Amino acid sequence: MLDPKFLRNELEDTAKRLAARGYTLDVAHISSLEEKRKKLQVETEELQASRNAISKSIGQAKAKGEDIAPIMAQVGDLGSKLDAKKAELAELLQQLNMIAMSIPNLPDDAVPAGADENDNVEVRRWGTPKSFDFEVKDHLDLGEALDGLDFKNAVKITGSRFIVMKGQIARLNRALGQFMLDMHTTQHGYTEAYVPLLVNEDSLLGTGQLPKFGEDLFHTKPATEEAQSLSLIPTAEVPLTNLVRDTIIDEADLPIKMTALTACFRSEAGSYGRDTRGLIRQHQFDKVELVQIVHPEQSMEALESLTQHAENILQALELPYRTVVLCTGDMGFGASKTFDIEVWLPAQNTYREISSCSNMKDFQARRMQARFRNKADNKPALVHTLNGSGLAVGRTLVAILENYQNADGTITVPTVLRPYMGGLEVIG
RNA sequence: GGAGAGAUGGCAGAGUGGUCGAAUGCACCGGUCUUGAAAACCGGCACGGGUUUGUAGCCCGUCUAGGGUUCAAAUCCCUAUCUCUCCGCCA
Repeated sequence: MLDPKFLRNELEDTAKRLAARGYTLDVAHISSLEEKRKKLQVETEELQASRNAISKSIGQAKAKGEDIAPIMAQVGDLGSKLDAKKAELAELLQQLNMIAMSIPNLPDDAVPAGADENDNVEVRRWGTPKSFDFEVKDHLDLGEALDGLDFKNAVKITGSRFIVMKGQIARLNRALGQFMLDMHTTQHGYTEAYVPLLVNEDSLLGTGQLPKFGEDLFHTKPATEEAQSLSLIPTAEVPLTNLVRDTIIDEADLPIKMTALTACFRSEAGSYGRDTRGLIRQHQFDKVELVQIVHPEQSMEALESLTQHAENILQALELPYRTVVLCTGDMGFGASKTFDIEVWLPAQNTYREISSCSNMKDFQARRMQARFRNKADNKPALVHTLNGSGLAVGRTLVAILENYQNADGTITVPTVLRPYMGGLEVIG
């Protein structure tokens, strides 16, 4: 959520900055609601003030043993007038809040302007794509031939866009998650967390999945009418970031760096034609998530280091990649600046997204009321939050199958993963 | 699943329906003392919002959340959520 002051005092300027990311702010509508709000709120508070004054004088008169009948007469229909104003104001505030919660974050000034992914800017490249002296296969053919990827049974058990993994491929998937977690906890200073995969509505509002993107999630159907519906997490960013919701953190405890390996669930609504084959776009996949809660002055540096942490995994796995900075038009809802890391996939002869690292600044913190006590004035101030994939395990598996394939269809196990595979050097 | 108890400021913890936004302690901030620190002593210290040029003043709201009773609710009533204790069941 943006600072409400932006909508009150800097509406035009805010609209201009949002236009850069392709979002049109309804300035006329908001300013007319704001005007009404201001008037109504003042009126309501004035009524409350006079009611409070009368009630207080009743108390004082009673304490002195005076007759309160004349004061009671003053009360009149104050109560019903007040109730009406209050209801009207509450409805207006609800409307304004809904609008505020649906406005995306402002892009950072350093973010390149652009309309879509074609305007993203490559910032660096690492590694050289290997040249193969045989015809490369894609990860589906490789995985199915090794009896490691079983799409048919996944469809039978659940439906499309789910996977059953077996044997050494299943083990490789597990090894990848373990390896990533170990690297982030032992070398990058993150604390491992085990978190719920089902979260409540407040958490989803906090990180920005709600109110706008409910259709991207899987929701549980509550057993009773009154019970609240829980939703499956689309990323561990949700539970990890919400750890600091409604808390005031000691400044000395910043930065907080958390990581978790979880399954992630996405309904992929509206992407029916895309990446239908293979593991690239699944309803369920494993991901190691990195989250940092930092002092506002440090968030841009933190974004650089968090992105580097994700890149370090690819370097350790010796997978070629490139890093791009997303343009204003391609960024996610809550992000002010995002780096995407794209891994080389030989079968597609292109780089594909494997990690997305974002600085959300105070956008989530304001929704979550996540604050720290500022040493400077001893007052609570909003923290900045960052998150990134470190990495998406399923897509890393794809990258390994394709980049480490041999002419005979076997897969060489990357050196750093061998300890996690019982010393196995080749899957075949 | 059954029975009971509870939820108050950063934390702990008082609070007869009427100057209660809330005692007290800890933590924190400033000061005195000290070569420095500690201790002791003095002072300050909840959060959000409105109005405003204003981090000044004034006003409003907030004692888990949402309803209700009342001129007036932390305090009374209802509902939800969560926590704790006991019983049952269970990986």
